[in-house]
Amino acid sequence: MTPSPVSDKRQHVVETAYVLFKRAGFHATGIDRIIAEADVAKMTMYRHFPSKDELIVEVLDYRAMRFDRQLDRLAQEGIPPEQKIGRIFDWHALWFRSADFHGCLFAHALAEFGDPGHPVFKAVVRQKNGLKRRMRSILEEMMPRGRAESVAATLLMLIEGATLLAQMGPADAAIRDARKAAMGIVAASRKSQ
Amino acid sequence: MTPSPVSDKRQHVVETAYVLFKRAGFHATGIDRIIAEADVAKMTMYRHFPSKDELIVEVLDYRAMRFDRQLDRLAQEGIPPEQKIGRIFDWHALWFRSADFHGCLFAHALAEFGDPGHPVFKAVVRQKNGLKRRMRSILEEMMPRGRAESVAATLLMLIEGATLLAQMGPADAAIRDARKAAMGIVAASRKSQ
DNA sequence: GAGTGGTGAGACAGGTCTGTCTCATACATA
DNA sequence: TATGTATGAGACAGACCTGTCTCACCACTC
Repeated sequence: MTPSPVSDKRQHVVETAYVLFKRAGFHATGIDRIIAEADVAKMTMYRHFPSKDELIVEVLDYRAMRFDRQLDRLAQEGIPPEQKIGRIFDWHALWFRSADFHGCLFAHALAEFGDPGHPVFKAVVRQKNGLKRRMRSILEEMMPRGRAESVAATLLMLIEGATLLAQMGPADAAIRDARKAAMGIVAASRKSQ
Repeated sequence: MTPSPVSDKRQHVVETAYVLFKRAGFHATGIDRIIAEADVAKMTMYRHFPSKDELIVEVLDYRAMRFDRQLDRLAQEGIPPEQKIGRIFDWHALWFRSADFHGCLFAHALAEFGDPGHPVFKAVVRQKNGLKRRMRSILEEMMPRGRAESVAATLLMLIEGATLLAQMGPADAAIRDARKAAMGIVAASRKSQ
């Protein structure tokens, strides 16, 4: 019986690394800590990931993919666009309340890898642009493309700002204010179209 | 002749560390790099700062103080509150366009020091709360206190989000959208009062 | 000339980091 | 039994980290 090709251990390392990176940051989390927590040999890790940086990119892409799938399902639901946007804010409210919420891993990655040429930086840009693009698609159901682009960027800012504030203080107030502002902007943009 | 008490060297270390932390992050910037760039002896640095963490706090507090002074001057100007808020966004637009803009140092510090009990975390919370409080004061000139608190939080989110987006992509579009949204929210809150 | 006090230069300790390497083990298949 | 593959365990190299310590230097004073 094959213990499932290879991907078992590989995926386990990715998920363990995710938890550790989220809690302590990227530079502060050593390879030794990751393999100890994942309970794999160091060589097992390095056989799957040529370097720590590539592991970080893998972790980010993995999380981005999970969120993307949620957004894909949302896009196909038969509800009005306002409600779809509201749903995204609801998800964030839930996330902020979760047991070990430590802010946005992508924002943290940007803080530690500020070089635009670095693969980690590029992975962050991919994720944020992806979220913005999906929000824009939703908004295009109710306003022209140019307007939708601008509103999507504003909503993304509110989300990012709320995530940062939620990490520092009362998360409930943060997401409530952000949601209210977002809904106001969306409503105003629909009317003025 | 005393070469000016001691504080000359001390301040020089703080400013050098600021530039390096901003570019490469906190964990990735070593003490050796700081003293080499500042051209001081290692003992000179450790005589002024008992540890790297305390140097980081000092750097953050120094930047917070500079921004606070700007806000103090703004508060005393005889212009309408909307214009004061607009001025804060103008400052950010300038900042985003500056030569070595690398995002918000405080947000980056939060990413690397996520423990709420850590002195660096506390320094970040101080700065962000300070900015929010000052914006609330401005807004209280034109709306009730409770409303002002909520609007100030929303403006802070827009600013933080715009700063993050500006680090990733076109900074001009980011601050323009944020400013437009902020002014809309302020205007709506004044009317509905 | 002898002493004093502040400073720089850099060795050093003890730890941690990433990444490589060897060897043993377990298991499936031929 | 023989072989191939994925893994585990851990030593190891070489670099880097923070923080301490010694020593040389230099200006000034007595």
